[in-house]
Amino acid sequence: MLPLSAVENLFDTPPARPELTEESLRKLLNPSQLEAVLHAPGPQLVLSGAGSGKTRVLTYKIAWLIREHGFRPHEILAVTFTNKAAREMRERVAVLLGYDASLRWMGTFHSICARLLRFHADRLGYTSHFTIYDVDDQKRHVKKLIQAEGLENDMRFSVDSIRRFIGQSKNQNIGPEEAARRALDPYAQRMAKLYHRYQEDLRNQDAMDFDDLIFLSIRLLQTFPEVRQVFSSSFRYVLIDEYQDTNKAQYQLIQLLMGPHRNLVTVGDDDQSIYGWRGADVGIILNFKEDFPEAKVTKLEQNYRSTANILGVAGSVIRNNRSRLEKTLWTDNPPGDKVTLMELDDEMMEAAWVARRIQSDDRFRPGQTAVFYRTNAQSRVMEDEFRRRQIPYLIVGGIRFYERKEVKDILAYLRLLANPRDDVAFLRVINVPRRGLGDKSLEQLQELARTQSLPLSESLPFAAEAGIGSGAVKKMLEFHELLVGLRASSQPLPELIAEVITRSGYKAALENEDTEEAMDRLANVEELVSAAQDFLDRQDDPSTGSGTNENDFVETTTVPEPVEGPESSPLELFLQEISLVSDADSLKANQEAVTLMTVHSAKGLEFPRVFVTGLEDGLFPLIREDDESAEEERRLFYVAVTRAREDLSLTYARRRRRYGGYEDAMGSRFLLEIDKQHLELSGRSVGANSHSPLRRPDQRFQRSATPARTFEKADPMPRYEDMSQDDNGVFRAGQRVRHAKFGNGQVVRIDGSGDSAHIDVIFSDRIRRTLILRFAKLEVLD
DNA sequence: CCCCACTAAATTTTT
DNA sequence: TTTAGTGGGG
Repeated sequence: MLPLSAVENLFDTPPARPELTEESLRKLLNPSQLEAVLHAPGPQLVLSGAGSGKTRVLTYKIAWLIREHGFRPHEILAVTFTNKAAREMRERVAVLLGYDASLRWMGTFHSICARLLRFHADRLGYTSHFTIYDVDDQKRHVKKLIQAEGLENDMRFSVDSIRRFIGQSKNQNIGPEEAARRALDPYAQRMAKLYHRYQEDLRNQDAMDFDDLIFLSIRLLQTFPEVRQVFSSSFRYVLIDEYQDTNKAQYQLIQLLMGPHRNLVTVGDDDQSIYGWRGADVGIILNFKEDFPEAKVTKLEQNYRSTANILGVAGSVIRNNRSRLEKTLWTDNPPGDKVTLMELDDEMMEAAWVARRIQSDDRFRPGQTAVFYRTNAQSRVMEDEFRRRQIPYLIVGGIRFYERKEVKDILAYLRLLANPRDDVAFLRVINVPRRGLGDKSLEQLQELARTQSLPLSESLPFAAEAGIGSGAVKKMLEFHELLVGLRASSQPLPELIAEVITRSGYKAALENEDTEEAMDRLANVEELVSAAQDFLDRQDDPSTGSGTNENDFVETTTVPEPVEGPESSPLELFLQEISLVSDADSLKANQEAVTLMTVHSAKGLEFPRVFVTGLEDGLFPLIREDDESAEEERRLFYVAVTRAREDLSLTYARRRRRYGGYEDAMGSRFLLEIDKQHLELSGRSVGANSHSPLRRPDQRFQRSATPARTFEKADPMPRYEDMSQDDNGVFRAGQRVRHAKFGNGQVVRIDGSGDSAHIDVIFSDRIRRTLILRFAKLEVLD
């Protein structure tokens, strides 16, 4: 990123225009890309196949709009799918322009809406300090609601069904009143009532859930035309990336923000629409031309990413989908190696094969490699194997840092400091660590809060007058003192967090546990302190584009002052940021680690070498009875495959452990659809005889009655000669290892091989233990 | 009020 | 296999 001094160029002659003349664009872009970049003004749809240079087009387009058409950065509204994408695009535009254009309105729908709402929250009955509830907070609150309504025993009103009702309503821009009007039966009426109360409670707590960010933004713009006017007239160009994953509410929001100019650029690929389950509607991209008959449609069909074989696999499968926009992806790239298809006995063999291949194929480094799976649960086996072999890896998704219990606990304290009305946060921490405040006294406190219409944290001082037992009152007052004391602290953010950790007693409680796990959690909690420090550093660093903006002073703007105005404290900004980050956002480019993630989080990424694992019918595609989304699963497969640049392996296991026992499986139906000329059928069986993956696709998972014990007998022959040889991995006598529970130790001997292998270890407590290697999850120390 | 032991359920995918 | 939720004893 450029130093701050580059900004001064704005006043003199603009910096030399790096690669930003029409002539240079001609050299850098293919004809379709060029067309997409140059078209302006007016509505436009860019259908961009996988790996066709979409990001390139978008960044050039934005730079071009600023440089050539004179749009101001703050007049451009650009929606990306992740914060990371926004960050990268911002950086790339800065490089093209030669200075850091402050693209303040570039981000995800959610982050843009959060910012928009902070300006005008008061109109909707919120303060600009409102809290954002994540799914977990939401669940906690719904649970309370169920209790308050006495619906604990009515299965029809489960936490999830209520959440679903509320979420679906919001995604269609249906508020509680309209939901009630639409309700035809008592069940729906009750749901609408719950929705109403939920919404009121959240407002009283000055909190919004994820869906509210979009829903309430729409409300705001619809209810207050003058607000809408301000925004829609100041956003003179609107760009939406990943348009295929837009839902109805987001679509409406776009309409409201767009204004009369109709300068709307949507970029997407219907074949990569994989978020139907969360309300995304492929129909929106398919209908674009009806909404905007005058729209310019450009197809980007040349793939620059993958070898021809990889693309052949992708193409032969996606071809089987019915509802698609006409589009043919092609490439000039060499054919490359054929795609490897590998059948393995079970998920552990699968992991071992992947790991081995990563180690043995030295054309690629671990850091150039990704392993994909359909469900997060599959990561564990892979992780265990990688740990055993000391292959560095990085897991994306699953339990994210900010979702860890201990981290969320401390965050709840912080939220409570920032927003005293955050009851969910209050209930989370009032007795964490244990303060001897149980259900009974808390129930009394909640009753008090209800009758006095006070937030829980503000009713603490009145506990004594509410007939609560004196012991409990004392503890409540102590807790109140704690909050007051922390709020009064004038420490910088990182120190404040450290203070929370100690003064709350959280640290002491963990230290008292004195287990390795507690130490891990303490480390996580303390990591939060450095996260806050990083956050502050980033705020001060102008190159990131957030924070204060360099060239604001050359703009006359109708857009109100940014949220980061005087009234948001660092604490609030910090909380806001982390409530909107996704895991993919924090994915650091680790040079040396294999990346493990779900296919969903792989969207938008690419890797030289890719493994797509767990390709079994029923798992990928994942089947549920009521599921009519087979096409979406196929698109998911397509996304997975098209992440690969040079080397692609597809694996599946004949049996896989699920819950307790094994389940038999067979190759994914998608494998049947692959054009065989692109495949290298690896392994003994594939294509040989009984175990072709290419079998009747109508068989589903069958539950196997086979207990795990007979597993070896069922399959005595190692499939791959080298597999069994080093199946015990790096373990040998004398090796130093670490066990999660027993700590460090030294291997004495190994007994047996494969899944039945036992390992004897003497641990630091001088006790010798025999462990089953397969379950011990030993970590190798060197 | 806290802790332990037992049972039941669980797996999509994420801003 | 793991985890969340419940009930009984301390």
